[in-house]
Amino acid sequence: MIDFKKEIADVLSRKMETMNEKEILDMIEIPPNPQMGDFAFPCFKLAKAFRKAPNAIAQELSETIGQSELFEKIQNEGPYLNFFIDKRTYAKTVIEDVLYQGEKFGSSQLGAGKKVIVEYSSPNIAKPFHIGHIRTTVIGHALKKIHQFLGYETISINHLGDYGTQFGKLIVAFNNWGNAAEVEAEPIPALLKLYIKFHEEAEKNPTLEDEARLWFKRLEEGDEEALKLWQWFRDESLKEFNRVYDMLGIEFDSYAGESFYSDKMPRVLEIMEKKGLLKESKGAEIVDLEPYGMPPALIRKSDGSTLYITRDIAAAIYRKEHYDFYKNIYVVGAQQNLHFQQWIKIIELMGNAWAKDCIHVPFGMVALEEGTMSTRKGRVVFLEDVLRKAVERTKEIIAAKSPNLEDKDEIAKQIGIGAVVFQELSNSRIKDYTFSWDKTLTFDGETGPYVQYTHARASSLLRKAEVDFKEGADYSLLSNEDAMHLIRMIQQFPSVIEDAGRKYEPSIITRHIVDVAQAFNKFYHDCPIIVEDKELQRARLSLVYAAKQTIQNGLDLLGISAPERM
RNA sequence: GUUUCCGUAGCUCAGUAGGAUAGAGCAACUGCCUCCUAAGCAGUAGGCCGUGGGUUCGAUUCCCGCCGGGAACACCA
Repeated sequence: MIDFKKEIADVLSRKMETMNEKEILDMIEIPPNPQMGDFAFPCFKLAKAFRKAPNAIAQELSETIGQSELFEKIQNEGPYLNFFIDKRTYAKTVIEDVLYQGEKFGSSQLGAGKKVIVEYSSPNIAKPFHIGHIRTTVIGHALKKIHQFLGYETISINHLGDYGTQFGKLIVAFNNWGNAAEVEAEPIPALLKLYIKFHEEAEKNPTLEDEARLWFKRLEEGDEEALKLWQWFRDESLKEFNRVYDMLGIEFDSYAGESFYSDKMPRVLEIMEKKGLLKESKGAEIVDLEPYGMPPALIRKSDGSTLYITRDIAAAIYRKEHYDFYKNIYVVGAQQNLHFQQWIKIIELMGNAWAKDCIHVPFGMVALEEGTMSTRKGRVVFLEDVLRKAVERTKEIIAAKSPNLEDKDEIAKQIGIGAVVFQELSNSRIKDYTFSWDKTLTFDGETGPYVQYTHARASSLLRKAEVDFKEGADYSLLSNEDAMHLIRMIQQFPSVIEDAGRKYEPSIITRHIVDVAQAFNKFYHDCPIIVEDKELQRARLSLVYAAKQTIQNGLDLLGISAPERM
């Protein structure tokens, strides 16, 4: 595809020898209104160097740049130099690019030869998979797909919370009040009940906490009874998690959780020791981070056992040695900002220059209308319930609107689950939000079903096509504003993907495919596609195809299906 | 208390590596299915971009203060 920005930068750089093409390229922007042009070059920054008013510079440039086939016109408006791309060229370039690339449209080789680790989801064993887990799960999955699309090799890791004092608690609870049959029958609810019970009892009897710590220490030392229970809890929990992952269409390359690193800790402690990082404090060992404006990091408890942070350090070192990553990305809630700052700093202090390649991608909290979610208090909304209800709701709508649809159940699944995922990926990661059934089950406006519906509409048109639109369309027939607006949206898709990757922000893609869908629906509404005039039909269908493919590629990156009918 | 994030239309949110008139969706009101899927399209209404300074030719965007809200801050993860 012709890179319009680059062409413009090329033209401009020949006129201004003091600036290199890269600088110019970065200055080129898209005007707020298409009537102002397709691309704009603001001249403010040149004022000093040229000792002239920006307006005058823009005017001079507009007069000296010769016409070419690429541009319909180049004109200045105040301090801006506005470029109008020849409409036929614009349409042809964009549509043919999509035709040629298909499912690859928007992809790049930016990350070729580089390996990126994405850690996400990471639920705690023996605890329910609730609505609070959806963010890390779907954001992480999207980031993995985005990086793949940008040419990176990716490794997805589900860093299971399968270790820690919580297992001591569970063992204590199971031994005191547990019942094997109950756990076999309904593992997570039974284990959750035990967990809640433990906390209730521990409030009355604090020695239970010590007992739990002792059991965890035994587990760390390889005690047989502890290990057996732990393995059992883990297996049963994973079965349940996989049910949700199946619904979401998510798989991981590795399930190496916290326990995986349990034997890699001593070496890490040794290095820290050697570097003189460890300090004794109140019987425990810490790293003093005061010089870096952070509270101290507790590395080893007074009873000798390790903590979360030690395991994260060990995990990062292991991953560097094992995968030699270009980037090591963690999709973990913003509550853990300090934790990440601390351990990444410690990695750096241990002498690892790659510490800067460990990237925490934080996101905001999910609350319920009745308050913060709390597993201990049993105040949770299960993710599986949310997904199931969304599918049920979709079935009702299909029954009302498309009673003759084939494969109703499969499509309802695609739409219902897609709606939940889409909503999750529509807002900036960092914002907190309150879960609401109402909002989750609404399918109008800027929602997943809206975008999927648009895709289905486009697909329907392509099925009805009476001409071969894949070749030789007369793109000058697409010069009306509705068509051009849609073409511009499609043109922006590749740079949107890059932006989303650079910012670790899938919502940029979500937002953009809504824009594409809106532009398509307007075009659809105003311009009949299957018309008598076969040349016009061919041209319009080619644009329908490009829009459909763009939406499909966008949805795919978000981990959402694009049904052909609905 | 310290650190950190957030504050844009009634509600939910875009927009900001400084740039032209701040945009959607929902809710409200009004139109459009003898016409390719109305899960749609169009229109009306709705804004001191929390607030006060500063930097700049230019600030919703950057810096500082204040107000309001969230989160984190040693033997949990």
